[in-house]
Amino acid sequence: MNVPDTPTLEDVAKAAGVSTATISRSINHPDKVSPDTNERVQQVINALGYTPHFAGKTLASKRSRTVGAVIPTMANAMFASGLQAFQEELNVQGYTLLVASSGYDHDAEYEQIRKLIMQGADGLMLIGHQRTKATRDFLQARRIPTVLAWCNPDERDALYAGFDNVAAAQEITREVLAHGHTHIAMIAGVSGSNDRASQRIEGVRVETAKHGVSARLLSVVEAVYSLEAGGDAFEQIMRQSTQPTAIICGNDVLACGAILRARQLGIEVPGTVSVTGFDDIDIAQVIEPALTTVKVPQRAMGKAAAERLLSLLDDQIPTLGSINLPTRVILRHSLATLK
Amino acid sequence: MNVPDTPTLEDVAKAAGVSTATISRSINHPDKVSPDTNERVQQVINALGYTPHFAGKTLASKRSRTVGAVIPTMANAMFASGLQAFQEELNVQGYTLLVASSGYDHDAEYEQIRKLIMQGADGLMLIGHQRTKATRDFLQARRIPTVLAWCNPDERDALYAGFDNVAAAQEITREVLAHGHTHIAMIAGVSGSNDRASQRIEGVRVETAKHGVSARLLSVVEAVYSLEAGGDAFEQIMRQSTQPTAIICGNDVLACGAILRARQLGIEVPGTVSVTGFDDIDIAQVIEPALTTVKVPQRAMGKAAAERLLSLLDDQIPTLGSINLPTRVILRHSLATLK
DNA sequence: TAATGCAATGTAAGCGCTTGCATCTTGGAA
DNA sequence: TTCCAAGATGCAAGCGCTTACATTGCATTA
Repeated sequence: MNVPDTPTLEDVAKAAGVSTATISRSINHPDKVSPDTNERVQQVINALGYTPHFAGKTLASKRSRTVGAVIPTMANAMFASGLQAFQEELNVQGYTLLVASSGYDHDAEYEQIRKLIMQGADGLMLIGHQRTKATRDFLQARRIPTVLAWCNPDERDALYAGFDNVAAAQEITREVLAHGHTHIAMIAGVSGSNDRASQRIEGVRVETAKHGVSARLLSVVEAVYSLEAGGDAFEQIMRQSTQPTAIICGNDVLACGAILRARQLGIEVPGTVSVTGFDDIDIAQVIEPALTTVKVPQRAMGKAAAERLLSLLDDQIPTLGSINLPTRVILRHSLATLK
Repeated sequence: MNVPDTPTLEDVAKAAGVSTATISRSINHPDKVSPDTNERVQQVINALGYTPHFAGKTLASKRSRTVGAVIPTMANAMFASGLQAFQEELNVQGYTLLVASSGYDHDAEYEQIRKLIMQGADGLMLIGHQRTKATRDFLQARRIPTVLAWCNPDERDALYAGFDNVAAAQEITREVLAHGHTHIAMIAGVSGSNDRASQRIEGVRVETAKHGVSARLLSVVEAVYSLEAGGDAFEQIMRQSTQPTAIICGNDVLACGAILRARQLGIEVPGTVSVTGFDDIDIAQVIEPALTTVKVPQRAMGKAAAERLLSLLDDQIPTLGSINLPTRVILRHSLATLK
């Protein structure tokens, strides 16, 4: 009773000598309230340290000004700066971001999505386009405004801000081929539950095939995104009877794991075998030799995704369409020219 | 009107032929409802795809089963796995995590905290113990259950799950001294708004001073946590008239930045100058030479923080006290013995 | 001067849920 | 058979806020 309870709208109203409606308006639509009232309300709010109660607000307005994002993992830097940019853009517009992670598990993703929606998220940002039917049905039945990132799905109705994983993988493959490599292997992410991983595999496949009989994709080994797993995959590849002169990796962490293991095994990179990465996170410049990799426009993608989602939320019909951001091969030292 | 609107408790009640109270009880206190009713309710819920409305629930129960975390940055892996562990533990207990980042800005932190609280967070996890008076007052006035991590404040009343940054810095310094280095420099995080950074500086100071006149801490250069800034700091240090034989860095990213720059400058690490890091994130094993650094028990800390916060939330009086987790120096190759 | 319009504010009905209390069953115990 | 306790359920009052609609008080216009 006597505890300095958190003040409510009513407390403010009483203290300011007006109705709660006026306070609410003063906060949300100041132009609908006379200047002096506005000022008085401001003072009382400050004096009382009033903060609007989110649940009440959400319940009454049916809008939470909150958006959710479900990313596969927080554990590496892969999504970090994209997410950061996404959040920054949202903040500018007065939206709040809720982040959850799925661990590359589609069922977990569904759970997280439901949680976010039930938390009142007005919209969602999701990574990739592959998900369970239950998830798709849920999203559709509830008509949840959604933007996809890190991908460029071909579904007509999906709104996305991403890049073409297949094309990007083709591009780096082209680069590898141009360096004279014909015996190629790939260390990919686990393609089963990760469309980016499988598209990158496809890109490598397509491009090597295009090159004609001279080039061969010897093997594709899948591994979870860790240094350890990348190293194991590397070892597995190097134990095969026909060894590649270049290994294309679906991710920088995998590539670094491979290079690290090569070092332990006394195999020279890129002397004996070249290695390329994907993503261009910090680790790519740190590794020795520095990684030739594909730069993913993380920040631009995060920003673009936010802009699109917000336009969807505000205008119902998005004024901004889907966008494919350009990727770029960054040449460093882990890819050698084959003599 | 005809739109398949998201179903409410009332819809479920109607369909199941009972009152909303029963549904609510069936969901939250199944033991208070007869088994057959429970089952019928379950079926209806599944059939309708009902999800409880979070705002309504929060408003009515005054508990959101949500906790917030404000971390300085998402941009590097420093907090990632600790946060992940924190979230996992929360999920087990049916809590949801909301994450926000402050960019190492105390005012931004205050804003984010307010947002989280207004979002209905029942409790908070915060990094470090240094914050503005406004923040402290807010937290105290609202009596917000809070657990601190990555630090071990000496305030009597603060609940924390962290480690002793000073002691950890002393330990790595001792290691450096034991390797025969007497001319030492430090590249630290920006200490102004980051208590972990300043405590690590203090640890290095204290330990070198302890060593007597033979050892000297030549300089401490502060830098934001990026490869670039670490490199710049390195250059600045190496330009000074008296050069150190070892540089202790307050963070792995800084250390890697230094090593990278050394490479560009043709300075040998650890031949000419040794470099140590702090945190032991992925990048530390990837860099060549692999980084001698301080392992921070991220996952254990995240889990411990969650346990403590939850006990605080459930029992009012925490059954679990603050805890100091042990850190450990990991010897790799970036620290050489001085002949 | 009376009618009119508009700006400022108040009134009160919910938003979807929880929960204290009241009501109704039902299976013993007396 | 009667009575009571305990279990199962319903009723209805909010939780803190927004907003459609009603009201009030002026300034404006003919």
